[in-house]
Amino acid sequence: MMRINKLTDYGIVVMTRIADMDQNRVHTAREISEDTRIPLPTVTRLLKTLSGNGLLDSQRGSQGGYSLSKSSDDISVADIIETFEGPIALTECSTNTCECSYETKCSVEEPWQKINDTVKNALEGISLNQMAGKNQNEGLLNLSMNYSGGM
Amino acid sequence: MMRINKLTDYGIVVMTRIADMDQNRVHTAREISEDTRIPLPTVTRLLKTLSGNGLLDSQRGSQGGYSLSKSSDDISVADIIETFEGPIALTECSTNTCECSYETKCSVEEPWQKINDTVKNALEGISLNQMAGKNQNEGLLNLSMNYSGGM
DNA sequence: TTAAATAGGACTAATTTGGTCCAAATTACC
DNA sequence: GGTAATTTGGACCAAATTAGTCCTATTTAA
Repeated sequence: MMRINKLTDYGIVVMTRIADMDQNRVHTAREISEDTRIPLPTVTRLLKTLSGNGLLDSQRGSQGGYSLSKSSDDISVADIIETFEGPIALTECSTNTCECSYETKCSVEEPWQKINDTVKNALEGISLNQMAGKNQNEGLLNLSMNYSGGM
Repeated sequence: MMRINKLTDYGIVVMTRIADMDQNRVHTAREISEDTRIPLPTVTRLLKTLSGNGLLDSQRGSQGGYSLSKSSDDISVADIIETFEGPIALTECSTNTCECSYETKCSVEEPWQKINDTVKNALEGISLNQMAGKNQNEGLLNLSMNYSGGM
């Protein structure tokens, strides 16, 4: 259904939650898990990925935890998605490793490039700050539903 | 990797190919399979889905086949994607069946709606005609590559 | 020294996707 | 009327991806 992965979605929830919290201290995986109601092992993994890719700063040891590496204005939804899913590319064709056909340039490549840029720009235009907004919420996205697509 | 499904991609290839062909006759699954080099059983399935959703007209029996149900100017990439993947919705949250949290409206819902509309508009803005273009090509997208994302 | 954290990676289960195949229905043509 | 060429509908299995958990090592404050 051209949907982002569940873990990516969780990642956005987690980042949004952190952006909503006190910026003057770090937050532990346990705290975030309890806030978002996402299971601790999963949150742990999300936070590791996010900090590994530089979106979060981490502090080890007792009293350690995670915090935003920069202002929530400077973190985009695209940043988070790319952290979990790699470069935004709707088709293989949109990447530089495209191996279309036998020709040097297939005809669908150009429009796909355009489509892809549009989508990418849209996602880069939304900051974490916008996601967080003013209203505090539970932050849990229930993704367990099963939607059946058109096939 | 937030990528559309392979079959969807194939579907776009198939539609593009049909748009490139003679509009005054129908085209069989076999013919399209040979043109695109996508295996016949798969092409068969793609065509069934496309005609079932009204993007193609079908004619049964001997001398039967498929043809565009309307002008390639009036068919968008979004139409094709939705045929295979259902409504364009990057997250569960973007659908009407969203079951976020316990509240009537969670804070991330609105920005997601915006993101989603942007993506949808981008895809609706590209017609099949634009995809087809003038240049005839083999039409085969090689999607077999294995790209590993950020996790 | 100990308790509280993160870091890294391995592993398994669940889900989705891709691909194939078969039997039925329809239609043109001889 | 029969036959061959098609689409239609659905079932089925294999492969790939994703989600989720767990274990051990490392770091750090008190």
